[in-house]
Amino acid sequence: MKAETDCAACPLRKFALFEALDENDEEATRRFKDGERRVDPGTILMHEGMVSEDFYTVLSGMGLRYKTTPDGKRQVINFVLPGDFIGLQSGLMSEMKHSVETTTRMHLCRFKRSSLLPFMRNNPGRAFDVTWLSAVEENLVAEALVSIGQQPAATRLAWALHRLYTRISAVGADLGPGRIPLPYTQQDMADALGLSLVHTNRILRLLQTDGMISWRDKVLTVHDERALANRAGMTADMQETIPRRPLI
Amino acid sequence: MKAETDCAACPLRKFALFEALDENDEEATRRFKDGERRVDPGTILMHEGMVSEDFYTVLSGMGLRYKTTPDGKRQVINFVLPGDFIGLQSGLMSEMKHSVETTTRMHLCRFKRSSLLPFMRNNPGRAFDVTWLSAVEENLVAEALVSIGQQPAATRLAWALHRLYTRISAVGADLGPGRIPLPYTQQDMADALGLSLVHTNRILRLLQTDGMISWRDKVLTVHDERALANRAGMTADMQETIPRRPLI
DNA sequence: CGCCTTGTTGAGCGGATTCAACACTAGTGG
DNA sequence: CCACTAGTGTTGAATCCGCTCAACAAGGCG
Repeated sequence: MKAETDCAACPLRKFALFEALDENDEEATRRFKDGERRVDPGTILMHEGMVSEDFYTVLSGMGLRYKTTPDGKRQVINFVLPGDFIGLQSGLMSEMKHSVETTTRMHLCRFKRSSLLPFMRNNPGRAFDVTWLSAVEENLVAEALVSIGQQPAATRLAWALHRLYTRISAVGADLGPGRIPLPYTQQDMADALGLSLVHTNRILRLLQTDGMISWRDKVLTVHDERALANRAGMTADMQETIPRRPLI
Repeated sequence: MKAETDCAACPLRKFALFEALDENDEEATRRFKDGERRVDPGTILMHEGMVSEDFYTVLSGMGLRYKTTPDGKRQVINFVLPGDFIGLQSGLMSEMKHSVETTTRMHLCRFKRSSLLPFMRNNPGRAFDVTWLSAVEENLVAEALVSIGQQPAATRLAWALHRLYTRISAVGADLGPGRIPLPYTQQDMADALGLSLVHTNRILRLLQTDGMISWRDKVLTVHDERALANRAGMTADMQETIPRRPLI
């Protein structure tokens, strides 16, 4: 029933964000692919401490990557967007060190854990790309660390929204000028920023009354990107386009 | 004058922390190696925004990996210890996204940026290991994010000290029961934990008067590891030994 | 219709910050 | 040789940002 997507016609490949792929690598990736999977919102794709037999590339949909503490708190590590490679840890280390949960319906490209090593062994270029992705991801987490560690609440929130705006825009899910889907709750944002829900709400309200943004019904509208970037403590040279990265 | 270290006699290899290496991989790594380098404390090995022609594995010595914000603040991303692979970003992405600075004299194993791709291409097993290291590093940063985002100051500090204690112990630099070198300043710790210097000092003092630790003259003594782990909000199952990881 | 999730707002508290001053050490140059 | 400076560690006082507690509105769903 559900048609499998051919890699050659991969809906993500068309975005300028992703590096081009030569025929050999594309063919190898096609063989690496084990199938597809479609899941509902709220599905836990990976669970902290568990071993996952599969890992995925997100074709469409969004989610969250998070860790939990013994006392029940949750820290969102990053937002999961189309093109993201998730579950790499279970292929490398013994178990997942974080959980991954969807917040929308999600369409995934599935790979087998056991075939990662052969895949990387037989396709050095792709192995290089996997490492690259891993390094990109590490940098994203490090940037979040800087934001949370050094900035006050308003700056953090503006920064997070601005980054989501550019990241989501880059994978084409724009709904018109300055409008992007943002299928998260204020609690999700709070857990990502290390803030309480109440305070997140207040700051959010503040940014809205300032006219920079509005966020209703899971749609974020950025009315003044420059102002938002300023509020986020970004200098002009930081507002470049996101560098290209590989897609597995 | 300065004798080069043979990979076969690599001073790090003996630690249980690191995975064993077969002869082929060891030989390949030896050819990958471009030389060694010794630097003084306070040397900036990599600079945020710059392209580094080399990258390194730390043979001995310690340092810091950090990012700076436009308003002059600094966030320490991680502490650099022996066995760490530093500068991978410059080999993968266009430029370094963080700086690396030494806090002691450091002895480094040097690799050329241009030979990373061939190295990974010709040695799939080692390519896999590089990715593994990158994933381990990402997880360390993510754990710091959880700590900073969700825990109060005392818990953060206890957690950071406990982790440094186990990490540093694992690379053999112990100075007796519960004693390890900790060549950082309180300002370094503050920047790592997202706390002010003053508050870091107070909490530190608190942990010392509680008798858990003492930290003087760049030497940390952990008097009661269990108590420290408790203070860090760790449950019993989290206090396992650090999993093995590869060494490049 | 009642329940649950999500968003919103007020009030008061407290943890962490900033500002400030001072002790100690090592290094430097007159 | 010693005054001088810079870096590091220590402590007090006052302020404030963000938290907790609390209550309520609105929508979705069984």
